[in-house]
Amino acid sequence: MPDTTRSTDRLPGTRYGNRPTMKDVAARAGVGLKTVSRVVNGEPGVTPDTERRVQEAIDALGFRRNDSARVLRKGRTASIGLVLEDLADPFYGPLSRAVEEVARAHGALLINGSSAEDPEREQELALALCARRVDGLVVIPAGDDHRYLEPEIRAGVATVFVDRPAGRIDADVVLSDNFGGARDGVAHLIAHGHRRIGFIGDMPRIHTAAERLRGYRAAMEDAGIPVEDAWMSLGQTNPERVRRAAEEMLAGPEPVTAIFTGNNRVTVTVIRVLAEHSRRVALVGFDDFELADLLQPGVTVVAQDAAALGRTAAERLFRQLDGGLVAPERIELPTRLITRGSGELPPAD
Amino acid sequence: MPDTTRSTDRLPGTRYGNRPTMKDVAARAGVGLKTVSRVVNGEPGVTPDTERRVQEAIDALGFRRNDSARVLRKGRTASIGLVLEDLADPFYGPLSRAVEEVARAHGALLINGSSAEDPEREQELALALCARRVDGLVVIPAGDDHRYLEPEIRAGVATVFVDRPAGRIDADVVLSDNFGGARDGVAHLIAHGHRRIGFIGDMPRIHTAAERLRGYRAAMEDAGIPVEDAWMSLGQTNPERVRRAAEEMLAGPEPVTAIFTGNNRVTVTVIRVLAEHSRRVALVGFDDFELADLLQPGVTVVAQDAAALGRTAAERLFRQLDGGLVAPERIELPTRLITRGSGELPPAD
DNA sequence: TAGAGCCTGGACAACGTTGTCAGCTGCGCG
DNA sequence: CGCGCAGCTGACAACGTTGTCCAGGCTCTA
Repeated sequence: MPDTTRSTDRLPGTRYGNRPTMKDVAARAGVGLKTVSRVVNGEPGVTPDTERRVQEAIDALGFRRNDSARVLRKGRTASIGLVLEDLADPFYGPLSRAVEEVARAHGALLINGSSAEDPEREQELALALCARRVDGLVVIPAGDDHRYLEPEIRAGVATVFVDRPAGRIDADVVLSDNFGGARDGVAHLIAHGHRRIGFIGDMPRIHTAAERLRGYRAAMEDAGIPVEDAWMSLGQTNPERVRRAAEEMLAGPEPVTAIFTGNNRVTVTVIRVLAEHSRRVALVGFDDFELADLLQPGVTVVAQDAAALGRTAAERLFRQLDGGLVAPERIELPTRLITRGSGELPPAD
Repeated sequence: MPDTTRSTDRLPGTRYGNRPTMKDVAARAGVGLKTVSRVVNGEPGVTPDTERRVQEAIDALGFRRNDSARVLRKGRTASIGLVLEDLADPFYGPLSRAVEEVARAHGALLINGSSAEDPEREQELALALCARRVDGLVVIPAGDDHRYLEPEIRAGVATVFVDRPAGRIDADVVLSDNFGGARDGVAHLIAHGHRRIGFIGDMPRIHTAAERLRGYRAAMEDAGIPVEDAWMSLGQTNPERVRRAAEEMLAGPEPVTAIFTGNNRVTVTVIRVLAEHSRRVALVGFDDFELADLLQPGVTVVAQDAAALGRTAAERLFRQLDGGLVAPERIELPTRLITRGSGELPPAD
């Protein structure tokens, strides 16, 4: 079999494609195995001269400690797992980054995976991470039954859920105030004179979607406005569906004069639909997004702080690992209404 | 010391906080260690009855295989590392996701980290990943000297660079056609009658920035337009600096009539500046971004395909791992000019 | 100068898994 | 009835590291 690896000088004491071990380093430096370990880990009790010899051998061989073996021995991996829905979604980028920063501050690496909103894949991923013995797990749930994590939690895997609560187990969870945020957003529209307000959101089996819907209903009820079925669209949020839903609400003899959208994907689609209409329709969206201020009009949104969600969750996770926590807790972060124009348009009937 | 772990029934044969091992499972099922291993790995040669007993013990104990030990034994981790600049940057989300999908298709997990454009942090991260014995590494370089990876590559870590070439080592690299894309974008502006065209880009020590600048110069030269220094801004791309640069280009007796921006962060800032000006200035930006079509006017861009970059790199990486590759290669992916209005505005002198 | 104590270094086991190999059982066939 | 074979099963070593513990040599003091 031809050797396809890039050829350089073959290293003494090591077979090709195999890495040098501490044993090799020890042999080359003429010291014992444990002495190498001490140097590599910066432990005390090695004379400068010995240390230098060991260091030279390390450099010469290109030795790098094998963390797998280390983990096996020490029990902790200094890595945490993040299971999220889709890394490509602009909402999760900052969240993931925030988790990473906290992990880094604790000397840990981040392993992450996308569940693609598929409960089975979520489970598969989470358990794969557990098999790798991550110290902790941050999960953005796709499914609604997380009992599969019970043995892991019992075995000491710190676990925090983010964005949506865990299903059927008692665990830490960090959420946005979806209900309050939606209620405020809809109340904002009502305050600007709207009564026929549409709501386009995700399937109510998703916790955040259900909460935002509840906020919409609460605001309407507070204002004494009976909600008509035709004003609500709850389901898949692919562009075609959302587009149809928006167009239906805007058609007919009594069209809605404002729309509240349940997440940023929906918001963007609705903006596209509204851009095609001549009549001015007010809009408030849940989730902020880049360039919302540059559109005409600027888009009023209920913003949640993705980075804060991630940071809070990760910090809580490391507090679990430090042994400082007892009972699982539910932490709710406030949302912020950002007015930019689209939510302040008056009703145009 | 109080036990702060959530309390459930203590498992027989395992200490609290310690996980059951195959040995524990074997003891409980009344079989040998190796038999458990066989069941866990789906190896043949186990009677259905034995398998059932083992499976029951596994479920009862909540056993999960320790992949660290497995890796130690087998040599491969089935995980790859991704070092990028910033996970929160919308350009890297899709790229990362694409790498993840390919990894998933090969049964591997993705570990990633952000270098924050800091060469030292890039190295620290990459080497930490190597210590964990990732099978391969996808690197978006922050630094320009990657000789520190030589021992790793020699030891068999598959390595692919993305978006920017590796520094001082010979390795696979997947790039966008930054030069060609920029040249086409600027030529597009020239074709619409512009001659005084500004260029705002990143520091030329960044490869992509240098290439795009080269594209700008080439297009200008092709058209026989001498470039004036006042038309170019090459440096940090924080909003304040970019804003100042744009405003300087637009002031004076002979202002630029069009601007070519070197990346999407710059583009967005320039859009904000232009929105404050009454005079219509043409704009073409490198990198596409969401909602570019909804602005007034729509923003003409040179789009690169982040997902394709990630996918191509990851596939190349796994081909290395499968042993099918010999010489490092440089792969360049085409860019695409997307016209939306801003790049087709005529000069307004 | 001898003894005590400290400092350095190394031998060895253990972490949890998998590969090797040998033993055991039961069955079929001569 | 005995032998061979196949199919299961388990004992054992090894992967590369770290923790424990002990040995040997040095220094310091009485």
